[in-house]
Amino acid sequence: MVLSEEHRLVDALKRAGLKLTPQRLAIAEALTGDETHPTAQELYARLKPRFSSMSMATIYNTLGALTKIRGCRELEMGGATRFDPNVTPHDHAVCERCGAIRDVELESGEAPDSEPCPLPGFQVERIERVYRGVCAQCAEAA
Amino acid sequence: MVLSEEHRLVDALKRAGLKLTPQRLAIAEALTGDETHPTAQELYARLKPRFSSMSMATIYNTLGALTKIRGCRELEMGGATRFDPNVTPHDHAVCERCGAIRDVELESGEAPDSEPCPLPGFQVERIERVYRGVCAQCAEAA
DNA sequence: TCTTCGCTTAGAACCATTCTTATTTAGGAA
DNA sequence: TTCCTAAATAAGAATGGTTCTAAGCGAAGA
Ligand SMILES: [Mn+2]
Ligand SMILES: [Mn+2]
Ligand SMILES: [Zn+2]
Ligand SMILES: [Zn+2]
Repeated sequence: MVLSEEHRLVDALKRAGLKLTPQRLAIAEALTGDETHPTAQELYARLKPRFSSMSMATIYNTLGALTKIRGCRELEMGGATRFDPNVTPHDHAVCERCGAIRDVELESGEAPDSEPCPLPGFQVERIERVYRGVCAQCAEAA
Repeated sequence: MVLSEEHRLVDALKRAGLKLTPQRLAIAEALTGDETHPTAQELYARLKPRFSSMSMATIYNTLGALTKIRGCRELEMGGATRFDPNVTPHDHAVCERCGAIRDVELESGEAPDSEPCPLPGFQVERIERVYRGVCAQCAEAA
């Protein structure tokens, strides 16, 4: 399970017929298991030491490719796109104080596409929920 | 009710001690009752004919002021900030095809801040729900 | 090994938003 | 009504995130 998780993104790239370049492998590795929902810039900063010539375009291209093949998903939060390696249906809790974004698992038994008809004729494909508030650490600090 | 709605934003500006400039009144008027969740650019384009010298800065300043005094709310969608004159708690349905954003009223009886504890220690202040799917018009066209 | 098309890079371009500064003006005071 | 001044506007520069472009590079199949 841990091993298969480590290779999930690599396998996805391979299955899609995309080349396994060192940059892509490093980006996939950096994103795998990362629960902080990093931005492109953050991943770039993390990888720059190892790939001093890496370009932002490569970061965006790879993340875009991974998104297209469902290896990750994109979140629009705080004026920037954030990348999430967790592609199972789940929600997010955002701290208004420190900006941290944490995963929130669905209530067990809650179908990912339950929720009653929002608008007549609107076909719901999925629901994104964002809990806004104060995280445990920030609440304690105050 | 219609009249009071027409003046809601103007009253809010007045109560906050902000000056009632022609630009602000026009922006408030343009936003009032607008259910399309327009961007700053869209409002600018709509007002440019009447105020040929209006600056984007004025649009952003006014919308920022209105947001601060709870005259409207901001939504982050599709890579741009959208402005919503409806400040009552409600959700949104976004069409993946045409990008239209429609209001979705809360289920009657659904407290705006119900929903069980998402994370231990996280204090939920509000929940934002986005229904993603295909709107009635786009579904029919296909 | 060779070849080729996909990939990476650097930097320009683009777009939304914010900032800066000079000028104008709303609205209270006289 | 006129005057005064803090607040607001306009123009454009600056910023920050993201995408595009063009030239060289290299992964991987033959
Ligand atoms: Mn997540
Ligand atoms: Mn709305
Ligand atoms: Zn926090
Ligand atoms: Zn549609």
